[in-house]
Amino acid sequence: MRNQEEAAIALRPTGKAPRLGRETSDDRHLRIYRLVRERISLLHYPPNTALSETELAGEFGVSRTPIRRVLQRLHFEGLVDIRNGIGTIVTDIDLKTMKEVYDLRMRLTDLMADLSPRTVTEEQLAAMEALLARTKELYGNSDPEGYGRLCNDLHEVMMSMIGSAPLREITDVFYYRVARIWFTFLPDLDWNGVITDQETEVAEMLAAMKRGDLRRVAEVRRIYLNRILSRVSSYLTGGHLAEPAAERTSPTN
Amino acid sequence: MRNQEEAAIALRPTGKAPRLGRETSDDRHLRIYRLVRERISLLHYPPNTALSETELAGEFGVSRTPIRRVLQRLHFEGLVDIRNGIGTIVTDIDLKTMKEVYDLRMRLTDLMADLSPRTVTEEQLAAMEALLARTKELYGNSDPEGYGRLCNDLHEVMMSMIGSAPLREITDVFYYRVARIWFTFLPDLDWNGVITDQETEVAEMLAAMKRGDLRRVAEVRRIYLNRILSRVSSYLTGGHLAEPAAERTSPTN
DNA sequence: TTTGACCAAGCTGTATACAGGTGTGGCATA
DNA sequence: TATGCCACACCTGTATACAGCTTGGTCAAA
Repeated sequence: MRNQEEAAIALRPTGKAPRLGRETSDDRHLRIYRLVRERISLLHYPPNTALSETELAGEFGVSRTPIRRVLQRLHFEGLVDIRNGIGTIVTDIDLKTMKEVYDLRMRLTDLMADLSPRTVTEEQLAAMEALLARTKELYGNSDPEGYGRLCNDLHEVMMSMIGSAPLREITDVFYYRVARIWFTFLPDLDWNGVITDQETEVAEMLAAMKRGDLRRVAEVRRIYLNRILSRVSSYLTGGHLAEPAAERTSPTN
Repeated sequence: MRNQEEAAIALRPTGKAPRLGRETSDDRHLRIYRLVRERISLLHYPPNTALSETELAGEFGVSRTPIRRVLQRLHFEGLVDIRNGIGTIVTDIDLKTMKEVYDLRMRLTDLMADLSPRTVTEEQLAAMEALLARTKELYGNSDPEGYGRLCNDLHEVMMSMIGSAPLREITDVFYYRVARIWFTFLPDLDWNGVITDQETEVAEMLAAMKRGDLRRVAEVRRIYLNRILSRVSSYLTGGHLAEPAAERTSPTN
């Protein structure tokens, strides 16, 4: 739950550094962790999928030990549920939990502009422009994965504008905990409508960023989160089957 | 990072449940995790202390494997820093980070009353009365550990009033990340003054709880957090040595 | 005396064998 | 055919041997 590896790498003792090009244990952990998390978020591993430690170990050419470290971290962050004798199962989120997380995410978004805000950089503007272009390319054929990657990358840009490290941490955790659930509903919704919304949101955020108006950026983001929550809620309560049941046996407290 | 074990235990398949009285793997993990976390928070393991996996394994009568799971969780939550070849070191927090965490905690406190608030129960009132009584007993001799336990228990009561599970999660994590740093300063401050503050805060919270005014409870808590931050800041910038340096090599993102 | 290399002890990281839990499918039986 | 039992395959949990890293002390050489 931290976001400071870059710094840690930067100030690594220069004297007897790990052999150049050598991948640290932590680097490898981070690489595998991010990859598995991305697969979960992009629904390559949809909810209720059983992951096998042995299988992942084979794929990455390591033993079960480092894989277990990754899976336990994903468990702490609420993305998988580890059950003895059964397997490591990608969690599903019920509507109540999703509502709670989105409500909190909206509040956290408001804090973005308050807690040690950052000035918008040229890189961020360029990244946002690129995202806007990618959004426009999504009109037409349904492409849930492309949309998912877009959302993940937008999330990265948002994170880069958060000055407070602790706020950045939880913003990241809660994004990945529920974003994939939203993606689950994509096939049932009007594709071009979703993309239209997305383009509007990105465009308005970009405009606000150009003015350096972080408060407006946060506001747009909050409205966008709220719309997603409304869509999912009305879809589920609108006569469709019951929401996916989800309970997790879990660590913590 | 979840708070749902109780529920998980409650709905355990009744048919072939684990033998009565048998401690589950997760139960044991939770027990050791909480104990080590408490030791860190109460400064039994002060910042920069090196913990040994082997030693802890011996103490709890298990192998290194379950201990590593606990330590890695504490690492994800920012309480220890694991360094290859050196040991697992209790983190220290620099002033900037402490400020960031306290700022965020104050904001999160405000959300307590907004996000699915709970009604105050008799048990919570009774627990709070007990805390008030314990506070009054602290006048006189300096007793940092007693004060620490009091704060931890107060934190538990606050958590029990938070309806939103995700908000409860992060409230817990951030409390333990920085509370112990505050405790570090206790010996340098006016003891009875600290206790007086504490008694006032608890008494005002209790009064607000009796009125069912959660918003006021949150407000009092926020003021209390702010006072702590001010005290620490002024102490550090008021001519005392440099703040404890802290950098963490870390997992995440 | 100072400095340098080197060795030993202790730590975490990894791989792996084994133990224990869980569900499934086949087989014997009513 | 229907049913209940049981062996088996596969999973995670644990213990442990070993590898790699870091530090501190020791000893020889300048």
